[in-house]
Amino acid sequence: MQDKPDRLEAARIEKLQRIEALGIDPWGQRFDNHIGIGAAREKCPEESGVDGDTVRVCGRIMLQNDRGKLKFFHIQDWSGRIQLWISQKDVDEKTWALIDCLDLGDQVGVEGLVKKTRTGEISVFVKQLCILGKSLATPPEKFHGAKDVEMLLRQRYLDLIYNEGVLDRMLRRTKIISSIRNTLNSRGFVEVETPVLHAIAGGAAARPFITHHNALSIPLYLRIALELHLKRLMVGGVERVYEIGRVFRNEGIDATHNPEFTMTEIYQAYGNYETMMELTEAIVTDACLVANGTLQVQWGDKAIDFTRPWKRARYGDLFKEHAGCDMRDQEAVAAVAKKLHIEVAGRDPDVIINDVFEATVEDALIGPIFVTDYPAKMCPLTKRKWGEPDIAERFECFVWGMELANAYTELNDPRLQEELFRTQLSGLAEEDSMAKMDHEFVQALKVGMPAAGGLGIGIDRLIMLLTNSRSIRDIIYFPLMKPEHAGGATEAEAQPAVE
RNA sequence: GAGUGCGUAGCUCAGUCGGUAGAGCAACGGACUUUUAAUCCGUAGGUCGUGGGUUCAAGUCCCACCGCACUCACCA
Repeated sequence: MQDKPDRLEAARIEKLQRIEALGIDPWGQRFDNHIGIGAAREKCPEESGVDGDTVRVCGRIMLQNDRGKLKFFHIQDWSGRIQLWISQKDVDEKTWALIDCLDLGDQVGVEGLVKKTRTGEISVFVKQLCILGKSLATPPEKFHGAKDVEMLLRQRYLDLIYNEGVLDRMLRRTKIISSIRNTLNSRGFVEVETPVLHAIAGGAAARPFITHHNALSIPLYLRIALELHLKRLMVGGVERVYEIGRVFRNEGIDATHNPEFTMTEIYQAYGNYETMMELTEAIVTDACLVANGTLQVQWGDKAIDFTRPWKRARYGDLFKEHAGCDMRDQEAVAAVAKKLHIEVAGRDPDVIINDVFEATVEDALIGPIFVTDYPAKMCPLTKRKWGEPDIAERFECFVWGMELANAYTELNDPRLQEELFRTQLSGLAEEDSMAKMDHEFVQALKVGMPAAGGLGIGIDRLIMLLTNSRSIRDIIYFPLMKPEHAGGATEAEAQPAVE
């Protein structure tokens, strides 16, 4: 059902009909042999009034300035903006009539000489013009633009059109992701796709989204991690494997969390977590150079230097430095925890250590820094250090308190894996635990997975760091928004009765 | 989930102590062949987020709800 057109839309529909009456398709036809506006600008002679090349360009009308028999338009494509100079004496009668029907926001294609006006503005002196798409919606105010955050997120296309830098930032996102692929592909990794719908949402500690398969009549979960399927592929002999894909976590939304986000997980047979440190440095520095051309970048009012090698520090040493006690000294840790108002009673010592670490250490990590060798009980998918069963061969990489990467020497002992899946730490809710029994995964490990290193990188956070974006919403085209009006799937549809 | 703030024309925003809803841009009609957010003359355009309440009178005060933002909580 269409809404009743408002008065502004009605005016545009009236022009649309006038264009049709001229025998012209207001929605446009193909427009061949055009060049980008950025490229057209480069063809303009330095000196005003000197003819340059004939160019064909197309784009959206952003500004118009009607001087009667002379009209100026500014059009924009994704490479830039250029002024059109349209004199009645330069175009035929039908074109002039068409030009009278143009509105801000319409798409046009033009051909003409590129040269500077008397005032030095690079312009296309139009000889031919055609319409390539009518716009029925009134654009935002020409000077102040569109500012309403809610409108810009719900109608991201307006943000992309009218706010400078938004499209450029999103295109840098694409470049960063292709850089990651290039780095991995050049090292012999293969990209795969694994299921999004999981019978058991494992591989991370997060609450899943629940859905339902009608024909099978079973509940399914949207994946919260890529880990367990990629490791099955390691068992199958896919020695260097990665996936870049969407994962879903049913948690709160804020400047660094969107319910669906992109991550990559990478596994390398016969490597370990130190192999993954080198790989992390390579992926991030390659991407940083592609996005910024330098390894020194701004992060708000702070600076980040990604020059290799990055610092490394053991978890236990950082704990001692910032929390002020040895993490193996349970009484001392409990005392520090109490001071920080962290619950102690009935909770596993490693859970308390983890809370104290997050409260005292993480925000102090400027980075980039690899924090290594975690308390083992928090890491049910990680290999223990040989001869040190309380320490897991894991690192997390931090930059300005933000977790950028997480990697393990992968646990490939099926019997230990099965035991760890069974072990729920006291003080940790089941949904907050990584330990979820997955017999099929344990069966895969029994077949034999090679010793291996595995690495996970939150792509959105990496892009935030590399594009100096303080909000995850700035680098996701369509972040989740609550529907403005009731609609979409009903609760009954979303969670059908399961017998 | 809690607290604070915001929601007025298509857009950007005013709206005083509760007293007839305003401006600029955009639109429509007119003038204009070197404008740069052109300028000038004229016209039209409103469910003040939604629903209640108080009041002679509500954009304004009160209550509930919806959406957004920020802070906090949650977020291996």
